[in-house]
Amino acid sequence: MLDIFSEIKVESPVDKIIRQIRTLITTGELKSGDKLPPERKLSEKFGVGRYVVRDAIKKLEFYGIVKTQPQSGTVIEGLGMVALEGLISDVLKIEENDFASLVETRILLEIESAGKAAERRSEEDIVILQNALKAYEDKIIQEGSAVEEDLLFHLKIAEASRNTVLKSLMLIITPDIVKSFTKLKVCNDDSAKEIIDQHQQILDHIIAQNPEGAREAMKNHLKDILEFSKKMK
Amino acid sequence: MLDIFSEIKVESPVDKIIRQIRTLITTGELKSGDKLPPERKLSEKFGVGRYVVRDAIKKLEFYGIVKTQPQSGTVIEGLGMVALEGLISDVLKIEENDFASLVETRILLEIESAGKAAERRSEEDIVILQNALKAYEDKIIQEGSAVEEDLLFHLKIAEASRNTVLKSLMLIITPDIVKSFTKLKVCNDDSAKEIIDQHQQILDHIIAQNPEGAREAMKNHLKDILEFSKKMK
DNA sequence: TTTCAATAATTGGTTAACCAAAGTTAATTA
DNA sequence: TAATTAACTTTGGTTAACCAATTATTGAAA
Repeated sequence: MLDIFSEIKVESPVDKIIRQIRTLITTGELKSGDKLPPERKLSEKFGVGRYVVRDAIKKLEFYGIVKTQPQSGTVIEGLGMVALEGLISDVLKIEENDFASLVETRILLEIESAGKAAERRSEEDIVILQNALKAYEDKIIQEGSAVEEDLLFHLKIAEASRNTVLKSLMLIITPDIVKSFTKLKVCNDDSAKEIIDQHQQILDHIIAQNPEGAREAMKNHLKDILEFSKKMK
Repeated sequence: MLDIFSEIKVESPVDKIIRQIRTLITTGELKSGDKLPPERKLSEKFGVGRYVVRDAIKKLEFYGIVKTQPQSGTVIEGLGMVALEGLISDVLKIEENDFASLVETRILLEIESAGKAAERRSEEDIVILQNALKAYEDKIIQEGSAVEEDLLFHLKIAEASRNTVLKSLMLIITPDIVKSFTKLKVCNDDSAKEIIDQHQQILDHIIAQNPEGAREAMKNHLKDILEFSKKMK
């Protein structure tokens, strides 16, 4: 009986503002390099408090669409109007990422990280990675599980890859990975010993500066997770 | 003479708050699942306006560290304390990505996108991609250059890959790519015809559902950019 | 006529007060 | 005694007013 009711659309005021600004840009009234009208004018025009406008602008700035300079104004510096059309609407719901995509992408980034780390690692990186691995072992012995330490080891590999963007992207998806893991209990504890071995192998290849070996070891390490994610379907 | 002066660190109040909250978490006073003190108490404790605290919390929410529920409170739901230690400080300066890393990572994502798109594209995707390619050609004929339309074609490929995370990451780095391109004038116009041909080849492989072909075509397409980025050094 | 300085207006940043919803407590009733 | 409800407190959300820095304007002096 309740089926006759459809979910009401509760579009937040902030999203409304973003949508309106997007419209202004797509219609050509605002183009890259232009200064955005002052916040007061916008709030007046939109019939909403200045705070909400500020919020929307902050969100746009977060994604690099606009840049606001204190006591000066807000300028559009992101994509041109064409790309913006479909972009922001997607950016608004960037969080609804499915688990399969997450794992698939993570594997892609991880393998690349391992390969590049093997090519570019410094002596200092080796020490850092060894410490990270040891921290993981200790935590496992103490508490039996160590999701954060596990991820931390992987992040350190990304760091050793000397690719700042790669590392940034890893950082971005890491929270989602942790969330999925703890929610789905992917890591069953009895495989902890095996994971440590795999980590050690990856590290060995990185130390030996063997990119292909590191990539294969990482691929093997993440294979189980990939299998698991496919079964989730 | 001026060298004796070092740049003053103008740490914004927001960053200060984030740093303090991080400290609270790392020292164990706040752990995952805990409710954050109310904004009023925090602002009082930090000796700063509630607005600034709100701002910091919003930023943390963006990165998925905390989750705020209206009229209820803000809870910590992100990573555990260990990973957080080094995370936020890095996340704060996520934008200082160098061009070489950007290109390297872009190529990685693009090749994967092309391959997956060839595997998973629907009939509808084909139409969308053909339209995107045509829009690019038209813009080239009209104005001689079309950075946005170029990127838009690539984004549509990412969309056809049916990997939401992959697409999200592409969206995240796209603004930086555009910025770098327009700043460095990577695309010299005389190669427009060649680019169209390469795009067409990628599309052909996607239509033919030939992943390896698509990957190779994409790799070839981006090779020039990679060369350029290496010369930048 | 041009240049420069002082002042007025405009800008984003910040604060304090107010609002509605959620949670809590206590009193009243079955 | 237990359950329910009503009032009260606390919560984040929003608005309006205020602040300091910047920019535009205007007028005077060279």
